[in-house]
Amino acid sequence: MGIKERKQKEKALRRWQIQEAAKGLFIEKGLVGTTIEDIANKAELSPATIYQYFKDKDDLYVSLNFESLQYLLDQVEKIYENKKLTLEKKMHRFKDSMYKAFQSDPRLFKNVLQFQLVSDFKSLNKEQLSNINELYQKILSMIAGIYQEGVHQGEFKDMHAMIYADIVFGIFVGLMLWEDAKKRINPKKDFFKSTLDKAFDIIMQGVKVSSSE
Amino acid sequence: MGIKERKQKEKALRRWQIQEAAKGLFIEKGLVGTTIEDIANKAELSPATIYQYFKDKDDLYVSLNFESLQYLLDQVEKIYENKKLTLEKKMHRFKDSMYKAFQSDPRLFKNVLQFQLVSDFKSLNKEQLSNINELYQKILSMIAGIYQEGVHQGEFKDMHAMIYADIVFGIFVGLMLWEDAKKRINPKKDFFKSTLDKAFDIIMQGVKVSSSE
Amino acid sequence: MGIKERKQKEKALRRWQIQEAAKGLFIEKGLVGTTIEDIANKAELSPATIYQYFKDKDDLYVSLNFESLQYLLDQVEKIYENKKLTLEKKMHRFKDSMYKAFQSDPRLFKNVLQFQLVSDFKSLNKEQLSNINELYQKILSMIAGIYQEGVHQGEFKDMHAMIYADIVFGIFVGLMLWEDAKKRINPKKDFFKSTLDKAFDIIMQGVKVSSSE
Amino acid sequence: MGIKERKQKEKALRRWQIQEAAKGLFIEKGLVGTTIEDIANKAELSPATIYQYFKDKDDLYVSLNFESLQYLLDQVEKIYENKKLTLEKKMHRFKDSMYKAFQSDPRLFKNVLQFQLVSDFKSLNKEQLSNINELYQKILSMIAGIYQEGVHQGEFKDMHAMIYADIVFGIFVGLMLWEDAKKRINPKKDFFKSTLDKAFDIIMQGVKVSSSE
DNA sequence: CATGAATGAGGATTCATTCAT
DNA sequence: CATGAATGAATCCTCATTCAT
Repeated sequence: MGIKERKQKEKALRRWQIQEAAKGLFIEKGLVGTTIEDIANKAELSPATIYQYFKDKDDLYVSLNFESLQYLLDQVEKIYENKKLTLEKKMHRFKDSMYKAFQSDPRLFKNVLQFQLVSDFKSLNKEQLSNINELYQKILSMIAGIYQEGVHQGEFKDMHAMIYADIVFGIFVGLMLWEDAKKRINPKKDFFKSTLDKAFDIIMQGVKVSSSE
Repeated sequence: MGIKERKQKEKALRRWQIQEAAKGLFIEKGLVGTTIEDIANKAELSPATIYQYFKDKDDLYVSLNFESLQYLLDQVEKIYENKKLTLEKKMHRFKDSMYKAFQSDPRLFKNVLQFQLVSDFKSLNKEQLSNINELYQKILSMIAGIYQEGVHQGEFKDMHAMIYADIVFGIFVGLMLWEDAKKRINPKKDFFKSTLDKAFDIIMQGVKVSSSE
Repeated sequence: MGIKERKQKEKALRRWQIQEAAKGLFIEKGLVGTTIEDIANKAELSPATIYQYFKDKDDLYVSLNFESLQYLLDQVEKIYENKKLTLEKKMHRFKDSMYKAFQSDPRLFKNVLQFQLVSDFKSLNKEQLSNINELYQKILSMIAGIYQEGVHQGEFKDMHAMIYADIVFGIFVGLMLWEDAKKRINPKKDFFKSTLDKAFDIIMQGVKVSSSE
Repeated sequence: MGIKERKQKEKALRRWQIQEAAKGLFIEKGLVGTTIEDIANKAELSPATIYQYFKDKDDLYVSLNFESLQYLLDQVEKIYENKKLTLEKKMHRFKDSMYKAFQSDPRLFKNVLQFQLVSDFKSLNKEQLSNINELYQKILSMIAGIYQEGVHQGEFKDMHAMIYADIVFGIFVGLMLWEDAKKRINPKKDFFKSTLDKAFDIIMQGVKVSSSE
């Protein structure tokens, strides 16, 4: 079935090609600001073709989110299950993964914050929404899991792990978006990562059981 | 001129009436998702009337941002200049002001993050944009000022105050938006404020010079 | 009745003030391109006030035409009835009157040519239209009358006088508008009058019974 | 590629179909008085379709002017270069071409006179405007050229040829528009052409070097 | 009488989406 | 499968006009 396979691959390729084009445009101009024609132009296809790969614009949009998030989840899972890492190291890695994911698709976190996911869609596919939420839950659970373990081991202060996860997630997302926003105004680059790292240190300090205690 | 005055007031009232209607809709459905007709309906006016008070939709949108931000700035200024408060107390108050501002207009912080400010506008009034950015700068400066003083007094760890300000601002914004996002999915209320407070404690812990040191 | 009189005068003044403002704008931007607000601004009145002097925009527009045309007719009448002038002299004077009328209101001749009179009006007042047409008829009749007389006296070649009137009128109007159009492109001034005079000479040459014959 | 060609032709046809519909309406109701919907209805297309062939209403409008004018220019060029014709014959032919052009599109000459070209457009494409002016210049130059030659050959009286061209052009346009205007009021047809011819004779008489001289 | 304010009635565009080829 | 072409459905915005004060 060489031919069938190739066809399959070509089809997947096209799909990906569209997603890549769309991703950049959505980041730059938002869901509503990006037209199907824009995407088609960038992907060097005709608008009509896009509809062979995605039900409609929303579908395309969500697919991006979903796949980015899936990728992030995969990373976080690896970190979570890595037995060789200390808990603090894991948190470090987690932070870096978030950062990478953000770099590759800032839209991801904007959508996390539901700016568009809930409101801008004509008819958001309930199922897809719940799929996405599930992914978030998993990520949060893993952060919580790491923290919980830290508490057990006396490394981290006692606190409801789920709250900690929320805090960490919210903080990271906020910092990333805020730095991104500043970058747009004043596009000197990458004073960013250090800010995130600094913030991470502060949090770790605030969370770790101090050795003297 | 009692009559003139009353007219003035009525006009201001109408303006405010439109802004109130618009605020809710913008929060709920975003800039592009909200039509002038929606706003007019909610304000119980005709669409044409809105154009007597605001040049166009963008103008109305920005006016909201501007006025909310101005209000926040006023609050922060009062805190900043209050001689009776300890530095930590000031940070506390600042956090609470942010929270209140957020409650009255969550859109404010979404826009802070430039999601729409930059990309969704047809023709963003350069001047207004720079006015808004100026307000942010002022707020950040004041946070930095508080921190700086804390460093001088040996209360806070030494760190570039402006970085601290960024971290604090980004963290708060991120937490608020993230809690807000969760609330939409699962609308149990107000586990929120405690998360923010918790996070604040962690940061303070991470930032204060520990008494033992 | 001094008061009543003054009131009357003031009212006439206001009316004229509006017409003056409107004339300039109509010339510059056309009927549809000129807004009532434009006119009100220029006349330093409020839009609503204009409706106290004119039924609607069309009415104001037509009033201008009518009054300009009336003025032209008065001039032409004087020429026509002046016993002291030779026929050629009369034609000369007629040409000059047309030119003056054009200078004071180019719109007049554009409207003569029905560009807007017929088509752009929402609901052209039949009566007013016929009034205006009557004025044109009178002007044409007088031109024809002059020519007729010239034929009788053996000065002008024999030709249906009404056709001659049409020709003369059309020619003058055409020349004036064409020169005006060129002026807009290349606003060197007033090479115009000489062109009109030249053309007039040519026509006279073509029309006079040559002395040798 | 027979198919490609047919597509091409169909597309050109549609374009032409829109132009035809628009032409009639513009003539009848003017640029501003004609709505895209009017045009669409008459062309039996949807408004949106029109925007696939023309950038906007102005673009459509100008395209008509341009193409009519181009056609007229072609005719005039042929006359100008025809070696077999006497100069007077050439002027005759020129007059007839103008007449034909006018019959097929009276709007053409209204626009010549810049009534709308300058004032009614939202944002007139500078380039297109200058293209159109260039066409006029060419036509005028050719009339001037014919006259000049006539002067050289002693057939026409000495006069600045460019002034003559202006006069002739202005006269023709004026006559045509004036007759057209009268036709609208009193729609007996075609006393027109004879008026134009008569006028032409007068001018020729006024311009030719009389044999007796 | 003058006017500030409100609005109904339109009109130009845009764009996601469908469909025949 | 890819696409050129067509379009329905929106939406912003303008402006003549009215009316209460």
